[in-house]
Amino acid sequence: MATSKRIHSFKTPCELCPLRPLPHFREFSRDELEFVSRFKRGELAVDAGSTILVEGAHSAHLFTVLSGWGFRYKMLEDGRRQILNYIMPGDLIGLQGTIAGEMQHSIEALSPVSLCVFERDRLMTLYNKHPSLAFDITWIAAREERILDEHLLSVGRRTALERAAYLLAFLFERGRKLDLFNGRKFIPITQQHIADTLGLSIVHTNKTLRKLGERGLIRWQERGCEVQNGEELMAIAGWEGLGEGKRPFI
Amino acid sequence: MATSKRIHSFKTPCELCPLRPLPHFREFSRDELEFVSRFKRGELAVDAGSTILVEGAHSAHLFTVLSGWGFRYKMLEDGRRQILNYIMPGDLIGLQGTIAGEMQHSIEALSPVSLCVFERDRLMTLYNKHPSLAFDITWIAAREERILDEHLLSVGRRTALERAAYLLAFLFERGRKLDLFNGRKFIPITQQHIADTLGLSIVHTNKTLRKLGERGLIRWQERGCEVQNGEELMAIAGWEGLGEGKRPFI
DNA sequence: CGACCGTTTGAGGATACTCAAATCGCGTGG
DNA sequence: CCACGCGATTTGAGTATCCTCAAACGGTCG
Repeated sequence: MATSKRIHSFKTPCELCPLRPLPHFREFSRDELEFVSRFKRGELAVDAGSTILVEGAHSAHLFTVLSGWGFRYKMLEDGRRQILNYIMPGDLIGLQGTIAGEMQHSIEALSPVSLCVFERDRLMTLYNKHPSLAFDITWIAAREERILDEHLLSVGRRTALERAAYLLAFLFERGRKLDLFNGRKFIPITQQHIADTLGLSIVHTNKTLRKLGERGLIRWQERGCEVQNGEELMAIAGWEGLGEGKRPFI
Repeated sequence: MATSKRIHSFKTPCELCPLRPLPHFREFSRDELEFVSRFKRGELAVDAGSTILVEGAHSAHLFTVLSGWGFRYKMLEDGRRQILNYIMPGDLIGLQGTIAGEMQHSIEALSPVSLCVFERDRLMTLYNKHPSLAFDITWIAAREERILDEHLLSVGRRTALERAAYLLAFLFERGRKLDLFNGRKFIPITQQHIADTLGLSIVHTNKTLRKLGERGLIRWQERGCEVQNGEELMAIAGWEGLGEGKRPFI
């Protein structure tokens, strides 16, 4: 497999973090920023397709996504895979390992991904010294929960067409808020990923995406999807959007 | 509707909390217990079938379930309902309202439910003064996330029979750890609830449960299910269980 | 007794699945 | 340069799962 991991001790200083200036994120006090900067241990860069964390692993680290796309998933013994959610810049990963002892899901990169690395051991000092950051972590966990609620609603109760529309609208909105689209509104994802997210077969997923394409809402390309009408996708799904104000990240 | 809510200012003192002695929960220091006791504002008792929280509501309170069964759900505009998870003693509810401003799901009681009431405003002092409790809240949120991961895997990738087996094993295990079964291992739930949890129609759910009954794994009764072989249910679903050690609650 | 809720059953049909094969683009090795 | 393999997408055919519609049954409650 052509995957590789590279740990840089080189640190993008948190004061120069490319994410913080985005209007999507809340501003941090100098005090908070300074703590996070010391909390950060290094950076990790992985190639597209490589596994960032494996179910069952005991990782000593927490990560915040700096750039790139990826996804969380679980598998059944016979290989059936369910994608749980997608990771994008600002997302905290590895928290599960803190409460369960080991990871309960795996994480894989869809594109080249870079991550900030934190020492799990020092999480308690964050809770002791910086209640506002502690609250942020709870906030982040609760946000993930909320997204999972929506996915569950989708997989459980929406039709195939609605599900596909919902998922693409969801990914599109998240990408848009993070300013991930430079002109081309391209989501780096495979139809197999869509299928494994929506609980559908790849064949049926293909036929469903084709319908969205015929309506001019998306255009499928090799290894990805270009969204052409996010609002109509939301309308089909009956989805209101994430509707957040600013959100924190560590 | 024959629903009612009663707020008692009467407080079961947290020092005499009937849940804390259970081996399922972690022990609390005197200090923590004292704070929680002051944090608690009263108790709320609701009848079976009544709505505890409604999607869109701005509640000023957080709750911990003291006794009884209930469920969280979301609905689509046309009435399709997805049950997201079940609430049982020790569960914290209403946290979503803290981060999103308003509730993103509704909560309904399956049996008579009693709840400890907390003031949301004072949550920040918890974070400021009691880092260990703050961490517990994160822990609780991460646990909920983990359960949702499992449900999503189930609804997305398991067959109808596997889904039903998983759900009943899940509810059975949770109830067992909370010592909720006095001899009769009875889960107070309707086939419609099962259907809305598993993403199936009521008809198909009925036929699926019937198969589990024929195998002697469960016995269905009016408004509930008696589990007769939890281990075999887990085996059918390929589910390992929640496998937690002790868990905290507020 | 009658209304109502939850459960059960049957029939027919829609949705989504599996199997199979063809196409396409891309990178690799000859 | 070309053949080849590989992964992703596409299409068709036949089938299984699951759905809707409809109706009946049983228990509870007023």
